[in-house]
Formats: sequence, C-alpha cells, structure tokens
Amino acid sequence: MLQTNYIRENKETILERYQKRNFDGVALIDQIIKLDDERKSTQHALDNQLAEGNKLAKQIGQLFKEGKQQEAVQIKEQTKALKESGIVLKEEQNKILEQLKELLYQLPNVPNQTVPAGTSEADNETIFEAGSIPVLNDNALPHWELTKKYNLIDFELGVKVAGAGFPIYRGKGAKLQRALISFFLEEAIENGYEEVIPPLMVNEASAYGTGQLPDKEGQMYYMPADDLYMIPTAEVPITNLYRDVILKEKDFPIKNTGYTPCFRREAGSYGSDVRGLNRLHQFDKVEIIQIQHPDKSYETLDTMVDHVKGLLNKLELPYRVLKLCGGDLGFTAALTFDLEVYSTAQKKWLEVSSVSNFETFQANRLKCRYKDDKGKTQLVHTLNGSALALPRIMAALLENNQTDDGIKIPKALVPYTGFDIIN
RNA sequence: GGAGAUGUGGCAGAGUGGUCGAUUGCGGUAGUCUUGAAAACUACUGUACUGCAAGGUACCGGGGGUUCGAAUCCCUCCAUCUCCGCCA
Repeated sequence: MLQTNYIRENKETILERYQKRNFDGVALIDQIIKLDDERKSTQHALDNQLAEGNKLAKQIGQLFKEGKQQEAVQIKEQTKALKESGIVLKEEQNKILEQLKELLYQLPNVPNQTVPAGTSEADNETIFEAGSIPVLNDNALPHWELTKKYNLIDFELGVKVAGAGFPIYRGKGAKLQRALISFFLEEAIENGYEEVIPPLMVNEASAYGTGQLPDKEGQMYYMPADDLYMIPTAEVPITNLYRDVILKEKDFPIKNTGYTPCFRREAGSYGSDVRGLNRLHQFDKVEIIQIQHPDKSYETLDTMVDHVKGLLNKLELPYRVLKLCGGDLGFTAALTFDLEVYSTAQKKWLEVSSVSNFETFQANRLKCRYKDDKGKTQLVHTLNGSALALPRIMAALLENNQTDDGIKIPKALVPYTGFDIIN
C-alpha cells in the first residue's frame, strides 16, 4: 500500500512508472487525492468540534466545583448540538477512511525505474545464464515417470489421503526432500540469516500485512472455525514478525530464513503444466527475508539473487535469471528477479525462485519503521526470496541427472542425503 | 473447555468520573561540576494526524457504549497468570 503523502508528492512519477505495468492509475489517483482532501477537511472540522467540546466540558467541571450548578446546566445545553454534529462528522470521516483504504488497496506498487516495460512473461529480460543443458537419451523420462520408477513420490496415494496436489514422498524421495531443506537452511545460515520456525497458520492481520488480503483471498486455505489462514509462503509469518515494530538504524539488516510447507489452493489451474511436481497444493520452501534501510535495499536485492545463484551452482543445475517486466511483476513488488532451472525431460524452464524488493509497500501496511538519524520514523524496505522452492528443484534434479545406472545426486547434497545415487 | 485475577509510556509502578497524555522510580539524552570518569545536581525524554506557526485532535490491550466530561463505569473481543478438566 502506498502512502497518501507519497502519492501526492510523486504523482507524475508514479503514473509514468505504472505504464510499465500497463496500469492506468490516473482516475484512481485523482480520486484518492480528492478523497484525502476531504479526509483532511473533515478531520479539521471534527477536531475543532472536539476542541470546543473539551473546552466546555472543562468549564462545566470547574463550575460544578465552585457550586455554580445553574451555570453548568446552561453550558450543558450548549454541548448538545455540538455532540450531535460531532457524531455526523465522525460517521462521515469513517466512511471516507473506509473508501480511501479501499482505493489504496487497488494501487499496485510502483515499479523500479529499471523494470522493463512489457505485457507478459515473454517480455521478461534474461540477464544471466549458467550451466550447460545436459544431453539425455531419447528414452529420458519426465520426473513423474522417474518418481514412479524409483518409488520416490506417490501422487495417487496422496489423492486418497488428501486430494490432488498433495503428494506422498517416500524412501529416498523423502530423504532427498529433507536433504534439500537442510542444505538450503545451512547455506542461508552460513550467509548470515537467522533461522526461524514460524506458525503455519496466520491471523487476518498478518495476511493483510504482507498483502495476501484482500486481493488474493481465494488463494489461501481458510479455517473459519478459528479465523485462521494456512500460509501460502513463509514470507507471511516471518515478515509479520516485524509488524508494528520501530527499529533502530543499527538493527539493519535483519536477515531471517525459514523452512515451511506452503499451502495454495491454486483454484482454476489445471492441465499439463500442473502435472507431477510442477504445481501443488502443499509444497516445501525455504524462504529468505531481509528488512533493510531504504538506501541499501537494492544492493541487498542483488546479494539475495547471488545467494540463490550460489545454491543452483552447487546443485549443478542449468539456470537463468530473469528480470520481470512490468506486466509480469507482482502487485506488491517494485522489482523482481525470477530464477528458472531447465528441465531437460520436459524441455522447459521451471521457476524455482522469485526474489523481490517491496520497498515500502509492505512496510506501510505492516507499520514497520525505523528511526533515522534525525529521530524521525521512516518506513523500512522489505525484501524476500525463495531459496529455494523444493518441488521443481526436485523435478529438475531427477530429470537432468538421470543415467542408465540411476539418478545421480550432486556432490553438494551427498552429505545431506547419505547416498550419491538413486537406483 | 470451566472458574477466578490481571492488562497503564523503553522497563517498573501510581492513578477508580473533571484541572490526567497521565505522580514517581529506573533507564536514555543533553548540560553543570571535573584533567577525564564516577557521583551529585538541572533540564529534556511516547506515537500518529493536522497546521507556516502558535496550537489543535486522537491514543492507558483491541473494538463499541454510558456521560457535558472516561485510564477510571458498562458491553464485547483478545492476551497473560492461577486453579480445574483434557492432551501430544
């Protein structure tokens, strides 16, 4: 959510940047500014009324004390009209605030200056590629065949127990999954991130804090009995650790990592691109999160991308880094890099990480601020990225490393798996 | 889940209808004193909105209500503690 003052002061820039998203915000912003003007004048009128009321109330108290009952009663009469109009103003103000909030929720984040214009993922900019794509035999299998062949993941059994999109990992498949989680966490810890294990369910305030609500309500599993949401990513509980917090400059940067299962309803997505591990209702992910001083957040974004690149290098997977164009950029992000690994058997790139700078967009909703050197409270910048999402990494590992002898495990993982081949 | 108690500023802890945005102590910042430090003393020390400013307004767990006036009374929700029940 953008701050109204920021919108007022940077209207032209915002509108220009919105063009990268193909988002026309002219009418919305004008409406917001107009409504904010109304908010101010209503507030002003209300404040004056309250001030008047407070003054009279004090007089009444004084008069009672002096025993001047009659005068007090007279003044009491005066407060009646004041009170009534105060109620009207208060209602008007609430209505305005509600409308204003609703409009502000509709404004996406302002894309960073370097975001390429574009309408779809076809316009994303490839800024880096690494690793060579292995050449496989003609009889190479996609991962959903490999997992069956080696008894690593049972999709059908998951259907029985829960439903489609809830696979059962077993044997070496389970072990490999656990190894990847440990590997990712250890790498993050080595990079200075503090590990946290957060709740897998969050309350409504947290879901609003990171922007899942109100726009993505249908994507989360919701438990009405207790008014809780299953987390779609660890970003939600971990970023919300810093909701309503005022940090000191010396606290920067805050670096957290956490492994959690993630739950997504994925309503409306079916078909071949959701086959096997490509899209699930429950999947594992290690997330990295940073809270940073606004001056340093873009530097930090690069280090986070480097961290993820390091993971992929160690896993010896061919990958590329994309800078998302405006049309593909998430609602809350100012700049996002996607990392994709190449699945040789499926012959396509699979998104395994998304690293974003949200600037103050989340911080404004979270009310996560810091005191600057002048003692003024300012909004922080929040960043996060997957490091990494497990299922597609698993898919790529299985597919790219298949040989006639079995599936080879990359060296970096062997200490975690305890085996170097699946056969 | 049942019964009871509690929730005040960074912390501790007063305040039970009016002069309370809130006594006091600790902590913090600045100053005086000192070669320096400590001690002592003095002043300042929450957040947000609004205004050029002076100022005004709101906030005593959250929300709502009673009242001319609420930290103080009422309702409701949340959290914590104690006891009981249940339980990995």
